[in-house]
Amino acid sequence: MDFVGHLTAHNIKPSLQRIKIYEYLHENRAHPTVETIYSDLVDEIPTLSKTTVYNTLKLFIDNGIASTVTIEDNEVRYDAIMDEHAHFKCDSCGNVYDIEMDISTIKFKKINSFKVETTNIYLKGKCNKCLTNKN
Amino acid sequence: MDFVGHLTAHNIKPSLQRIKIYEYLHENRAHPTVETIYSDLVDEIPTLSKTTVYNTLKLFIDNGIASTVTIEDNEVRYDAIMDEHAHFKCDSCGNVYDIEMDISTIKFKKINSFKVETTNIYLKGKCNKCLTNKN
DNA sequence: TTATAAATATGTAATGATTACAAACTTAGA
DNA sequence: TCTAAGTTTGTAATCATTACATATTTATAA
Repeated sequence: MDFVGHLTAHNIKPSLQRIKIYEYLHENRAHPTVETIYSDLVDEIPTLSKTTVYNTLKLFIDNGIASTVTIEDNEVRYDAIMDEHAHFKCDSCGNVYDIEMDISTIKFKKINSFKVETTNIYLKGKCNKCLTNKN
Repeated sequence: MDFVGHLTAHNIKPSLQRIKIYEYLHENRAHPTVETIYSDLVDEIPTLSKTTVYNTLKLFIDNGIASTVTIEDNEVRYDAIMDEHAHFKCDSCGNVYDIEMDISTIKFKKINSFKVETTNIYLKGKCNKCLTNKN
């Protein structure tokens, strides 16, 4: 995938930090937090600042190439996959999985008077790995 | 509704603070934040502490008579309605509305390997009032 | 009723994520 | 090469939440 082209196409000047952060989001689909992104990338970019991570993610969100995933109150996660999908968090191991789904299949009873622009679906429970391991 | 009985039935000793906070949650269905709950109730209970509000809400959640609503990253809201329902936040006026729905109608493509315990649905967009006012 | 222990509530201080802001650095164009 | 604009950085400020110690209330039994 052409990360630089994708940034440019969304009016984002492709600086080293921006390319690396976007690339990281794409290759680490575990929906990382700012802390994770920062600590993993600081090895590669020693001058990296946490403020830059915050600024860059905000820029991505404003320009529509990333979004936040807030399953729990206390942790904000980030996602570069912009296709419609749900998220599942295992409350045993803490991993967050993508769940493919067709949001148009959801039927609401009285949604007429609202103009829905975004739909977020968060599921919680136990993932297969934890169900099998029974730890 | 018998608030005291409901608290007792869920192993919560009905102190004044607990009764008032639970009552408040039931009567203010705009999904208030800790800040709102505290500042509205402190008139009635002048000695009320914000810590008590936090502690009490945590107790309610642990005992299954309330839940958190986290539509945005930066604000945690609380809800005493435990029936299955979705939430809609108007990004114009900021109000949060309950949306009745039957969660069992949702069809996921590959949910087999997960054991889903909780489903949260958050919608964002414009509410009817804001669409009409065109402010 | 009174003494005692357990449960609740309170206030202050600590924590930790996020944001504000100013300075340093980099890039692109004249 | 100079300048201006854009980008990155580090520090300090903010703000919600939690930890914790103290005070208060409640329940129980002598």
